[in-house]
Amino acid sequence: MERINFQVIEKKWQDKFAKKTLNNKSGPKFYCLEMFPYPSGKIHMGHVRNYTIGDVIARYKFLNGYNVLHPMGWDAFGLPAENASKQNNLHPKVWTEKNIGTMKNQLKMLGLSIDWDLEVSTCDKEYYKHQQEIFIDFYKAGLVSKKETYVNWDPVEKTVLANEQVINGKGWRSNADVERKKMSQWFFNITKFSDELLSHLDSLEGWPEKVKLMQKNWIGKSLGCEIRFEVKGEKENINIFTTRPDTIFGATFIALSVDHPLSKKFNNIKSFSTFKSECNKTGTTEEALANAEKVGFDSKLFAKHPFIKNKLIPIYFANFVLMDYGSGAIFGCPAHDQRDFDFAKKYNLEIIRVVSNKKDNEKLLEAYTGDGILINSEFLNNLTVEKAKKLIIDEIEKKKIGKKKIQYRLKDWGISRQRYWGCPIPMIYLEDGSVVPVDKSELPVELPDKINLNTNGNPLDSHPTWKNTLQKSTGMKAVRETDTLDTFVDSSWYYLRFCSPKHKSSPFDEKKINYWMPVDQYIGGVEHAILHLLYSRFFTKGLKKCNSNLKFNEPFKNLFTQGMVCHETYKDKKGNWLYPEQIQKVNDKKAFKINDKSEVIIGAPESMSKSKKNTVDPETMINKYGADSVRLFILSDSPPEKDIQWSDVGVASSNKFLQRIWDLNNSVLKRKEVNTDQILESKFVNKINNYIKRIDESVKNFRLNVSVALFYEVFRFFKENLQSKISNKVLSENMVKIMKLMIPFTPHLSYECLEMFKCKNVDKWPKIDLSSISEEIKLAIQVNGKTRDILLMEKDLDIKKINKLVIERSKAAKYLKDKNITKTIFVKNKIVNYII
RNA sequence: GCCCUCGUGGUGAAAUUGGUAGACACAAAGGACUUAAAAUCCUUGCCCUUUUGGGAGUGCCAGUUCGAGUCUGGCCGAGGGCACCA
Repeated sequence: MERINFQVIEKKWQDKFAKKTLNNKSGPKFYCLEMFPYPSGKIHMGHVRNYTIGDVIARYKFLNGYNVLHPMGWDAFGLPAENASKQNNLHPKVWTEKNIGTMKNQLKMLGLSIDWDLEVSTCDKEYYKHQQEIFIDFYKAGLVSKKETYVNWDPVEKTVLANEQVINGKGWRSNADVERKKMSQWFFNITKFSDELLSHLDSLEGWPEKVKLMQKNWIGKSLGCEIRFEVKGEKENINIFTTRPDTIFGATFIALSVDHPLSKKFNNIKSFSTFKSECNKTGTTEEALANAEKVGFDSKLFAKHPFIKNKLIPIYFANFVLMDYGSGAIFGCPAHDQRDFDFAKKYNLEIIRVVSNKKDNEKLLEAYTGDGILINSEFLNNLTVEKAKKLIIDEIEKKKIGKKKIQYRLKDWGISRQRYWGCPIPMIYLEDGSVVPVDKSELPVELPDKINLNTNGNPLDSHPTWKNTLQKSTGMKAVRETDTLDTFVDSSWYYLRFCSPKHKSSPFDEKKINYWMPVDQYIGGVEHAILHLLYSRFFTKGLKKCNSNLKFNEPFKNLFTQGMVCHETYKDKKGNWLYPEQIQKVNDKKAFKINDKSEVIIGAPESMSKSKKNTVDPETMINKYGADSVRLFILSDSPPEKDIQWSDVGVASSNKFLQRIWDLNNSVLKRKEVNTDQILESKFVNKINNYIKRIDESVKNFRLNVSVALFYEVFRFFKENLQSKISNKVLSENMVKIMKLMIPFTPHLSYECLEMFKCKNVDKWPKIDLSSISEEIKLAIQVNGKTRDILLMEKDLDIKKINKLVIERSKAAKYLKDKNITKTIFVKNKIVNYII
């Protein structure tokens, strides 16, 4: 048989795909979007999986008559470009554009149905110009503010670090101890939409429950109340937020953040400022916080208990109280909060039980946080926790010392970055001290081409002239904001730009986005479950606030999160990681190093990463096996939402399968006509249609690994019938149907085969046509619930006929002989169960 | 610590509403073809039995049911999210 020449075939069809879109003007719209990539250099297997899954959906919808939008672009701003630039002495722009060129070619090699006319790159000034417009609109709508906040500060590099760049409390590059530093930063006031971001999750029926739950936890709504405590001998009060107002009678101390307004009185006291700086030295990472001991500073001040006359409770400053949650103050109830308990033990504070756990006489060894009946709590006694909460809030409101309150964990989104390769924040600081947006007619605020990146801190700030400007309307001297926007801003609205990527006058054409939006299917990694998806949802809500003509509330109607691509790991005897191409496998457990034949230790499969050297280059694989084989393999074996293990043997076997399909197509074309048997033909057609139905359902439900398994089955079945008494016409017609089913998976081969069959209406999903002849079914025969035989029979037989068949033909008969059948359970076309 | 998800052969995994467990594939062993190899194809897969056949079996223990991978309760294990969050 002729070998399939995939290089030639794939090139031929890719040229055709380049000139074709998935537009079906008359059909309903379908916006299929995959998360766009960061142009880091080359595509990796994760991209291959993401974009192949997306391509299957886009092509499937197109074949089913939808008007499909399937764009692609580049998340092109970001720090790696600056780092690469310092290393290679290449301008970030040049480096980025080079990578885009490479990766675009690689994506084309995969045979994706991308409409490249819609391509968008976030570092393009035509893109970030509109982003600056949105920023100004948001600013005018009160969704932007500048405020002081704590950041991860690297004292050596003199820059802010993202949380991911802080490893064990140290800067990832400088290895210096990261400090918490207060800095003035620009923020998007995402918390203004806390409630909507939470409640609208319920409308996202097409999102994985897992992702919705993660967002819900992240937003972190908690119900409670605020209570005002008077401080003895001071004018200032302390406001405290609590979710456990029922435990107020167990309150034995108050703890404040070192940044609480009351701390001003202590700033001149040396021991306090030492304490405060110690607190700030603690990093903001989880590890640092978990390891940090709970320590306090006794203020020697006392607060008046709001419900117990003449009772005074001590006030401490404590390192575990955060200024940016609630009001930076808590009341401690040691008996019912573990952290308070630890603190009280350390400083010998009073512990009063107020919720009974039926072991009230035993010594308290840890805080009791469960439910129970209130004790030692005056008018709350004998109430449940829930009822006590209600009553105490009523009392607090009656006494006017506080009120019911909803608190969110969600914080505003800090968007300032002290970096060059990002979108400049379009704000200017005027001579007279005011801070105003750049006039819209002056946009874009462009990045300067010439830049020295080897500066301490922000390169734009060190630029000799860039930041000096004038306000257009007044001619007043001004200084530009030199921070750039977090790159998550770039990706928060790109899906809108794709609807009208060349629109000049505004970020998007209203008509276009109201037609295409929301995205019908969004596909990407679960690692974006919170940040990117939450930010995008915020942007949609923000834009809607600025422009009431927008007709959608949420950007992504259906979300699919695909799993990662994993690969075995290899190490030599010294423990150094090895690339797959450096080793030779003997069998599953044994391998050796190619250059010196030394032993190699095979490790567990882990997600592909450069540091573990367990990566496989997609382009190499495409060149070796062809894009269709790579696509087919990445969809086989594992369900798309789960991790998949890459294996070269696996892709090779996909390749062999495609070769068999190719051979089979050729065999059908060259087949000599035979005498036909009508019944056999009908059965054949029926079975093929049954497969079409199952494949259609599996694609619809994202069970693409099952689709692939069904392809194996249907081709095996087809091959078995190649010599049967079935006409060439019927065989050809059905082969065409199967090849159409495969278009979304292996577009090159499918279109090539369809062309060989001179198929018209290529881009039409086959109709399911279950012919009238009844199919044979398998019926399970059970006795007392145990399957004793399986009988092949006509469909839809009644129980009487089946009883007869069982006695005559089945192996179950011997179990029923001379037995009294007390009950018969019969499920049509499935099972019959005799109870004896 | 809190919340969520998942446990099926040597491996990745299938299994509409509870109704044939292990489809499909990888790996392995044996065999066919071949002078040989590659490629291709076939068979096998836990326990007992020479075979026919029978038994056990979806992490463990119980329960509901004619019937449980699927439903309920408890336990064990793995993965993920959140966390000085008041």
